[in-house]
Amino acid sequence: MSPRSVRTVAREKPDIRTVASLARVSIATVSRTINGSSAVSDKLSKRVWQAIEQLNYFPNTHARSLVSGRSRIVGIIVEDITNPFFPELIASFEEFAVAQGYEVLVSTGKIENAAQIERIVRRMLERKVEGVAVLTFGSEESVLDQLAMHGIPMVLAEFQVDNPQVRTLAIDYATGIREAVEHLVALGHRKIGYLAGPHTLHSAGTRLHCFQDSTAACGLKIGPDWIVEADHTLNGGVRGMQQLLRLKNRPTAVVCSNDMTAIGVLHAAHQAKLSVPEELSVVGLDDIAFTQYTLPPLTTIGLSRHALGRAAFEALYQQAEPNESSASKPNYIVSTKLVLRESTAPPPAGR
Amino acid sequence: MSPRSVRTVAREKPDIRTVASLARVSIATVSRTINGSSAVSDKLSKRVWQAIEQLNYFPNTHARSLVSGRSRIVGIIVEDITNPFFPELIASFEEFAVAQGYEVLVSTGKIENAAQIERIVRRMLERKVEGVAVLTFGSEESVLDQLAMHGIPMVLAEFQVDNPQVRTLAIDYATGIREAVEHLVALGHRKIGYLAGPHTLHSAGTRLHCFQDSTAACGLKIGPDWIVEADHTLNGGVRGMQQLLRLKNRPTAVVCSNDMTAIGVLHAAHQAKLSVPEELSVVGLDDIAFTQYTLPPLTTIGLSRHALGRAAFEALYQQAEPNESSASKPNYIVSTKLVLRESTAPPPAGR
DNA sequence: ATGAAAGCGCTAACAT
DNA sequence: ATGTTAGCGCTTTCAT
Repeated sequence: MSPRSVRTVAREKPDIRTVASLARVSIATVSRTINGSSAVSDKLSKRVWQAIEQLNYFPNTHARSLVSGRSRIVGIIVEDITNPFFPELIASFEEFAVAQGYEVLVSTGKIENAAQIERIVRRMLERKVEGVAVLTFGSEESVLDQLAMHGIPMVLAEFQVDNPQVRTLAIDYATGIREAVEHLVALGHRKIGYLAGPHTLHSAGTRLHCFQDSTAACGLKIGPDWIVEADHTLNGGVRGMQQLLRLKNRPTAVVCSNDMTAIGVLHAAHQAKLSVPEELSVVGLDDIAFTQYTLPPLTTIGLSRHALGRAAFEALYQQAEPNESSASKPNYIVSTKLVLRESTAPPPAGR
Repeated sequence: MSPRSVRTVAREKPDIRTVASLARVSIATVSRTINGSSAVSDKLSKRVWQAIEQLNYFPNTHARSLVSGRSRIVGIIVEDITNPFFPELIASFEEFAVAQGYEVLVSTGKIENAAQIERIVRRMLERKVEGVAVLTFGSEESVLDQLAMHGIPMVLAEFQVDNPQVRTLAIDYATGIREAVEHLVALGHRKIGYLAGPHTLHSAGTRLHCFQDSTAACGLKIGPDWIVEADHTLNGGVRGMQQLLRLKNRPTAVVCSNDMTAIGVLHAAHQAKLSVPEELSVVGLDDIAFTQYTLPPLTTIGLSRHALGRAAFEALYQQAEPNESSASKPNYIVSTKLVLRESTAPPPAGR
């Protein structure tokens, strides 16, 4: 009653030997044709591919990984998949990884205590990832340290690390933020507030500095009260705006460290019966899909998740495939640019 | 200059043999202790665990999979990770999978042509997943067929398939939708519209039927014009509402097949200078995070992604681990319930 | 209860 | 250019 006794041989799951015997070659030749590792004559190669087709064969990745030491798996760590910024990023990363025959391991929980860090690192190590994109935009340095200790190549956003195994993805926030500030100034705004991200985030720091540089370059004086730290959440944006609203001399426009914050601002303005953009201009950052549908649609600084995901995978790929030409260590740059929608307008006249 | 000549043996990556010799047992005993497969004496077991700790050893999953035929990987297929419904679902699925020592493969692209289906199935097969959750809420029957052909256990939402390898997750839409309709009726609405999902989606069909049953049960007459098919996107909701707006005798309340559609309705109402909820009541379905922050916050029918993700993994787990008690085939049920927020109110008086 | 040994399906070093 | 063969690190008979 064994399967063999009932089914035809052809229905058994084919293995490299099945292919070899059907193509009348050795298993080594099959392996070589599949991997293109060393020249195989056209004649044999054709026979092998034919046999592969006919049998619907594909290699066992576990066997492959075991012997070659290469898993063809890359990891991506994000902190909160619920934040609409990340799904698009993951989708793009996955798209490019799969296109190159890689599989991706997604880790998405909060990273708070040692046990969680340990679990994430362990997952990556167990499955023998060939590289990890750490796109938390935070400062999970212990994750980095542990992964580095095990010699795993990594790619980070916006955080220079002095380690040849760590690639950095540079995001050119400066351009987009400058465009936003200049846009506001051109509209007539002189008093521009800023709702920052948490100071624990490197990227939030960079964004803030860009804002300060841009306003300074425009000759604007930004009172310290006008810069308040929020936390990149909607509620944080609401609270931050409420704080700004309490000021006697308050800004006529607000730039936010991310879109969620800006949507919170919209919300707070609505509660306070302040109409946007007539009485208050708002600019977000990231250009998440939702900003098109807020009321009013949000003017925001766009950062392409697609480009970022691609750059992240490519940086890893380049380290994993040493034969790929460039032995250099390029600094991948992702650009940003202002996306005009309807949340910005000239400041109220009577001020 | 080999690593061996420089580093101590202890720094080499430990092997099952390393553990065995440190614990002074055979590799078989190490394997047995780790897997709890067969009784190992306390004395040896303790020595083995000690060695494992000391060496920081963990098994090579690829070697394990190769020999055992078990990958401890499960797949999850969703159609659009950009739809905020799915990230939470994935996060929950992942959470439970990782807790049981499983890894998860996420496939997230659009599923449109044969080539894409082929690629998804191939990915799952190559990595030897032990089960796949197909949570597209669509009708990707070819994916199902192909996976079934290869004997992969599956779990689906809302789509009865006559195959013992396919588990179905029942979602009790009826309760939540009935609550929503009754809520609207209690508020005084008699004319209730419905913005359906695409007819190609099984779940959309179920949702629509529940709406029709509920309104009928309340003795309401729903004109055929009041039910329009949208597509579960924001823009679809906008267009659907615009269509309703053109009616001479139009509904005073609209129930939507999902939250995205409902947010589109909010948008269309705003454009038409119709205030919600004073002039129009709106109810969504899903309770995605964003509904708390729309203007006004959306009353919606909540469907727990956490419960759904958990049920999906559990259904798979149960099939993968035959030793786990229940040999039965339970129908996992995920409940729904009305979440009251601010988009519903009594209909305008003067109608 | 424990150990020895035979592979799992493949790649890569070594022959030819 | 092609074939032979030795493992990769583990689980699992089969002995004992």
